[in-house]
Amino acid sequence: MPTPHYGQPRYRVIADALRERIESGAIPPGALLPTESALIAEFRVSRGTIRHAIAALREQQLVVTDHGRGTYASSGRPGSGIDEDSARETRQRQVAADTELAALFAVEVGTALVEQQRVSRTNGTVGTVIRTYRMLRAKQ
Amino acid sequence: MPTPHYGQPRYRVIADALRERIESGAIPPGALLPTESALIAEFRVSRGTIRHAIAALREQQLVVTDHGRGTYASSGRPGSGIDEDSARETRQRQVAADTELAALFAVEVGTALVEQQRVSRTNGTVGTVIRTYRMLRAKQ
DNA sequence: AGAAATTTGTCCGTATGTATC
DNA sequence: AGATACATACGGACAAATTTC
Repeated sequence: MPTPHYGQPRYRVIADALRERIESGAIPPGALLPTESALIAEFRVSRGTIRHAIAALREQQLVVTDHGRGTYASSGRPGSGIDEDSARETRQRQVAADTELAALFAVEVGTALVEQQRVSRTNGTVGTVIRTYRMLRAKQ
Repeated sequence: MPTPHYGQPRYRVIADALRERIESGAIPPGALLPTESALIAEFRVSRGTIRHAIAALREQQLVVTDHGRGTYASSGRPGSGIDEDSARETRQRQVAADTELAALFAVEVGTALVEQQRVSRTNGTVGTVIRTYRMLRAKQ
């Protein structure tokens, strides 16, 4: 099979499926995810794609992987039981330029800019929020 | 060639080398990193290893990658004051938390946060504006 | 204690798709 | 349209940590 990644790439589809199992409780916190081999068989993709999907979950700190052991669903927090719906780690949206951004980019106030927001947590608590602003890509 | 990854894996060695260039100012904020092809030639490793290294930097939010364009250095960090022109573009101030920031940091709306703003220019024109928010007391 | 099996980690090479220049 | 550059996906091979026998 060639590699036409129409729509969503497969690793992301797989990552979403696994995230769904974790968030629905099908794979409770602390439990092992299926092994890479099992996921390869289930989704019929190569190992690299499975590892890519798991890496994406790891980036979102939804799982933890131990060499030689396996990948565990992240253990929420012992005792707390309920976890707020955690904000997305990264998000992208369009915002209107405030006066300062407008001055920097040399555009009118209110011009649409792309804002990318990244949240980094340390031990579950938010450490920093980074917002990056760019111009919309205009053809050059 | 087998794959003896004695000591540090190569992708991490490469990631460290690139991080060093960024933090030293050799690759200033906003500048493009060498292309994957160039890095392949320089370090004499496969493309996958280069991409692994860059993915590690991306995880640390030290770089940002644009499809078809390249990978940009995102933000150096203080300590190596080589970029004087970009230093003037850096500003720090206190701001009141908006509703979203307040939710992320789990504080009251209006709580004072530290906002650090960095402006990256490419050929004189503003490329990106990065605003980083932190709690006041938190050390990082 | 030791060997084998299991499981994740690293690395390579190739091919093709998609976005940008 | 062509060249360049990053993205996705496959397959194979060997290394390292853990568990099992």
